[in-house]
Amino acid sequence: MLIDKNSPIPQYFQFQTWLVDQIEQGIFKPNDKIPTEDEFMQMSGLARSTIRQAIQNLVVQGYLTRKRRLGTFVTIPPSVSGRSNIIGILVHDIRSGYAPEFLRGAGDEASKNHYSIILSNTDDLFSRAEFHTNRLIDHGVKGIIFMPTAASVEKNSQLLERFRRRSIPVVTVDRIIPGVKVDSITTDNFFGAYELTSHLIQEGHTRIAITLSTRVSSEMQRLEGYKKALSDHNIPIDSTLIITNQERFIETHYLQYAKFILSQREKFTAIVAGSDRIAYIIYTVADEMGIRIPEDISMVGYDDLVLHNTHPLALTTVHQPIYEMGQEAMKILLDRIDGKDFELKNIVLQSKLIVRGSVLPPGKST
Amino acid sequence: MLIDKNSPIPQYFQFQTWLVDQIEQGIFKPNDKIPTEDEFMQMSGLARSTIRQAIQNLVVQGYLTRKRRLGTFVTIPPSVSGRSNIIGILVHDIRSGYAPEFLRGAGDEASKNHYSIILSNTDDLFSRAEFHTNRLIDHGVKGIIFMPTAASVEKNSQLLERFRRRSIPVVTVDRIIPGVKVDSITTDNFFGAYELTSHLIQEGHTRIAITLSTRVSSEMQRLEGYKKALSDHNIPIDSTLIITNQERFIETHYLQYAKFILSQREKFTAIVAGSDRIAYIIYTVADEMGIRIPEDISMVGYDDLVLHNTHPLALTTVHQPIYEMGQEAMKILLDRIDGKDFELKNIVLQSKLIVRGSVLPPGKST
DNA sequence: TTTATATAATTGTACGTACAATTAAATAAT
DNA sequence: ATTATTTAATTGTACGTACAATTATATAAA
Repeated sequence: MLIDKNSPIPQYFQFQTWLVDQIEQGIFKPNDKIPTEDEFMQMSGLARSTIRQAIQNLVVQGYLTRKRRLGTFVTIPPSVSGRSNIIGILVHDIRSGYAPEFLRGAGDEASKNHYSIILSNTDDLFSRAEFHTNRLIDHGVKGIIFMPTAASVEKNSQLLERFRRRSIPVVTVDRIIPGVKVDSITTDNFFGAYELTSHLIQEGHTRIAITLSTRVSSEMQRLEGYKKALSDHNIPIDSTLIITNQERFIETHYLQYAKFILSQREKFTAIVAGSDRIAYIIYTVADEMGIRIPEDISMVGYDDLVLHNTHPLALTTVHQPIYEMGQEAMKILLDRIDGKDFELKNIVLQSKLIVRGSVLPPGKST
Repeated sequence: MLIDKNSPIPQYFQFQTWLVDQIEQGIFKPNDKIPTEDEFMQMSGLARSTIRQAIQNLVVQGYLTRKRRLGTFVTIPPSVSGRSNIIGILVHDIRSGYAPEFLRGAGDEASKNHYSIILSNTDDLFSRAEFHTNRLIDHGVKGIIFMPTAASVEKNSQLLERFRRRSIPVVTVDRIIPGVKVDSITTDNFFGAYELTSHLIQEGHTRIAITLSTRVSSEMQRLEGYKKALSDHNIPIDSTLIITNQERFIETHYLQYAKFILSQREKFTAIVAGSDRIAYIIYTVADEMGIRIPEDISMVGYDDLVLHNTHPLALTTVHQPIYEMGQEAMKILLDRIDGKDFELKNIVLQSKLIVRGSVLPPGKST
C-alpha cells in the first residue's frame, strides 16, 4: 500500500481505493476480518481518523461491516437480484387463528435483520400459491417461507422446484412435504396428539373419536400420534371412530361433520378435535343437541389460540409455539441467505399439553 | 435544539435526529440552505467534527447536499421511479381479530392488479411504525395503507409527511388523524354505536355503561354515537358510566377494567363493550362473579368476528365490513398511484347492527 | 467596460488526544 | 460444572487544531 501525501487525490480516498481493490481482487475475502484501525495506521502512516473515514465510506457502500471489539469484516456480496432484502411468506389461510402470531414472529425476526416481508395469502389453493410464487420471484425476494397448501406432494414440490432453480432458499413450515429435501419447521404434532390421547386414556377413556383432515401432513401426524397412544395402551383402533375428510377448512362443512359425529355419540366417550376451532364448533352443535361437554362427552382440541380463551369451555388442548416457529423459520432462512452451509434442517418444536377442564372420566354423567 | 450531553444517545445522533425532524416538518424546506457548520457549532455547543458526522450521514441518506463555499442544502426528494409494484401496509396489531380479514381484502385486490403487499406490524407503537416507514420507503413502495398508531396526531402526521415528501400516496384506514388531509376509509363508528345504544334503549335500558379506549379516533366516535343516542332519547349522560382508558389493548389490563366495571353493577343494566373481544372478557369475568349475561346485565359488542361465533353467548354487536374496507382502501390507493386526480376521499363504510341474544329488557332477572 | 486578482465564506482533508461502550475470552467464585 | 466477574481488544463518540480547496463577490487593473 502506498499513500502519496503530495497527490491531489485525498489520502483517505487513496486508502479507500486500495482497500476496495484488495476486496475486489479477493485478497480480503468475504467474512474475512481485515486489519484493525491501529494496524492500518502503522501500515499506512495515516491517522486513525483518516483510516476511519475510508472504512466508514466502505461500510456505507456495503463492502464492510464492523463490530465493536470484534473487528471489521468483508461482507458477502449481495446476490444478483439487487439488494431488495425482502422475504416472501406464503400462508395458506390468513384467517386461521395462528397466522397472525406466526407472521408476528417471522416479521419481528425479519425486522431485526433489516428484511421486510411480502405477505401472500393462498387460501390453501394451489392455483393461488402458484400465482403468488411467480410474483415473488419477479419481486426478487431473497427467500421464501412456505406453508404448503393442501395440494398433492407433486404440486407442492413443483413450486419448490421453481425456487430451487433460481437458488432462492425456502423454509417450509407447519406442514412438511414428504420426501422433499428442504429446510422445515413444524411442531411436534405426533407427540402432541399422543399426549392428548394418552391424557384421555389416563382419565379412563377407551372409546375415543378423532376428527381431522387427512390432506395435510400436520393432521396426518396427529392421527399417527393418536393411534400410537391407543396401541401403547392396548386399546384396539376402531376405524369407525376416525372421521377424516379431505377438504380445506370450510365452516359449514364442519358443522355437518360435527352433527354426523355427535349422532354416533353412543360409540365413544371422548373426542379429539383436529383443532380448537373445530372443537368449539362441535361444542356449539353439541349444545344445540342437548349434549353437555365435558359432562356427557369429553373433548380435547389443538392449537391453544389466545382469541378463544374467553370461551366458557376451558378446553384441554395442545399449545403450539407459533411465534417461535415464525422466528425460527426466519432465522434459518436468513442463515441460508447468508450462505451458511449447514446441513438440511428439519426442526420440530415441542408442543405442550395444556390441561384445562374439558375432560372428565367417562360415565360421570350427572 | 437541545443536546443532552449525558444521554446515552450519541450527541451526533441527537443532532442528526433533530435535523431530520426539521426537514420532515418542513422547517427546512427543499432547496433551502441550512445553517453552516460554524453556526450549528454555536447553536448546539458541539464540536465541528461532531456536526460534520451528523451532516455527512444525512448526505448519505439523501436528505442534504453540500457545496464548498456555498453551504448545505435540503435535497428535493426523488420521485419514486422503481418498478416495484409493492404496497406497504402498516397494521397496528396483527393479532387483533380483524387484521387478517383486512389483509385478505387488501391482498386480494392488490393481486388482482398485480401488486404485492409488504406487511409491517407496528404493535401500535409509534417507534416501530417509524422504523417500518423508513424501510418501506427504502423498498420503493408505490403506496401505503396506514392504520394510524395510538400515538399523537403530531407523530402520525409526521409519518405521513415523510411519504408526502416523496410523493408516495397514502390511505389511512380504521382510524383517522384529525385535521390531516389524506384519503381515508373508516367504518361508521358513530352510527354503529348510535344504533347499538338505541337498540338497548328500545329494549328498555336507560342506565347504560360503556367501556372503550379514548386513544384512537374510532373508539372516540363510538363514544359520540353512544352519547347522541342517549340525548336523542332524553336520557341524561352519566359520566361515571363512561369507563375509558388510554392504553393499547393489553389483555390483563382489560380483566381489571372488567372487574372494576362489574363491581358497580347496580349502577347500570347494560354494557356497551368497546369490542367483541372486550365483551367476551367481561362475560368471562361476570361468569366468575356469578353475574349472568344477558339475564342480569345486557351487553353488546363491536366487530362481529367470525372466530368468536362459537361462543355460547350470542352477542348482539355491529358488523364491520372489514374485508371490504381492505378492498376499498387498496382500490383508492391504486387509483392514486395511477394518477387519478380525484378530490380527497374520506369514505365511511356502513356498519350493520347484528341483533343476537345478549340483550334482554332490564329487570327480567329470573 | 472588461478582465484579472484578491478576499472571505464555507466545506474538505488530515492530524491528534481522550475516553466510552461492547463483548469474547480468561479468570474467579460457587 | 456452572455461573459470575474481570480483562483486554476493538470500534464508537467527542473534542480539538490546522490548513486546503472551492467559488461568489468585491476590488483592482487593463
